[in-house]
Amino acid sequence: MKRFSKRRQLILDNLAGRSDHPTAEMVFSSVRDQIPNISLGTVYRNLKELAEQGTILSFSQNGKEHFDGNSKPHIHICCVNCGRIEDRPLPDSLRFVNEDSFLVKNVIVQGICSDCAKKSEVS
Amino acid sequence: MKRFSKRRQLILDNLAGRSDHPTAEMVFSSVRDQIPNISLGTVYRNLKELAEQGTILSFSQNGKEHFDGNSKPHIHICCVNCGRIEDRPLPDSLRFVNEDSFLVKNVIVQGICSDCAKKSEVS
DNA sequence: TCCTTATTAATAATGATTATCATTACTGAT
DNA sequence: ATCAGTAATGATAATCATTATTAATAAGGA
Repeated sequence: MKRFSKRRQLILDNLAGRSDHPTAEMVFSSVRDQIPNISLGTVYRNLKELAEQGTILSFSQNGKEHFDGNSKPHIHICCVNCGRIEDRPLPDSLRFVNEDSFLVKNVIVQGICSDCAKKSEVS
Repeated sequence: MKRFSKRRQLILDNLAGRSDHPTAEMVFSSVRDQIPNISLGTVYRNLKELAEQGTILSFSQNGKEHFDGNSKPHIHICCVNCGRIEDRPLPDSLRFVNEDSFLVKNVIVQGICSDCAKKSEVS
């Protein structure tokens, strides 16, 4: 029978309490403050399980998996230059997926943020 | 000075001539038919370079980087269950990014395709 | 308490990607 | 055409993130 262990709860709480989109390593170093002997493998295992059951969202960016405690489908805006990730609401316009009967779980928009665009302008 | 080598051209042509969204390994095994002694590292290096300069698109799915010879911003629908990836046009509605002055390069929509949804229905 | 089984820590193993480096192949000038 | 400089390559080692293994521990239920 599935148990809800102390560490799984801690990991879930940690995700819920932050607005960035941490990697497993980031969650690990954070929960370590509360349970110093927690293992990195435990963090990976639980994050994977939580993502598979839909309790949290996950997506990979820059070769690393990022996690989001907010499992409600929404948009992740990711700057491929500076790596910044921000949330945006899911617009109705993405109902196009209904035509495909495609059940949307998560949307990732890759591009260049305004700050990086400014910096790369030729002067 | 930047050169446009025979292998880079071959890799680019290979991408242009296929509608799937191959990984580096897939491109490698394909271009090998034409240049048998081409190295996997060469494929990785060129794909990375082409993606960085915006000639092709790239996004990671299931822990692997996928490439798309069509660099025009569009949507990639990815079923997280079966791994199928399909193209869709980018709707005007994604102009929301203009409010952020965010320059969209690529959009990835993760979810469950209709086939997988049917299969997982409890009967 | 005892038994069964989920969970864990520690660590080894895997798999994808990147770096290294000696060699090869362009390109432009002499 | 020869030469010098340098980009690109093949082969392979190294790296990094993630997953698997395994023996030990902990949590429920009988």
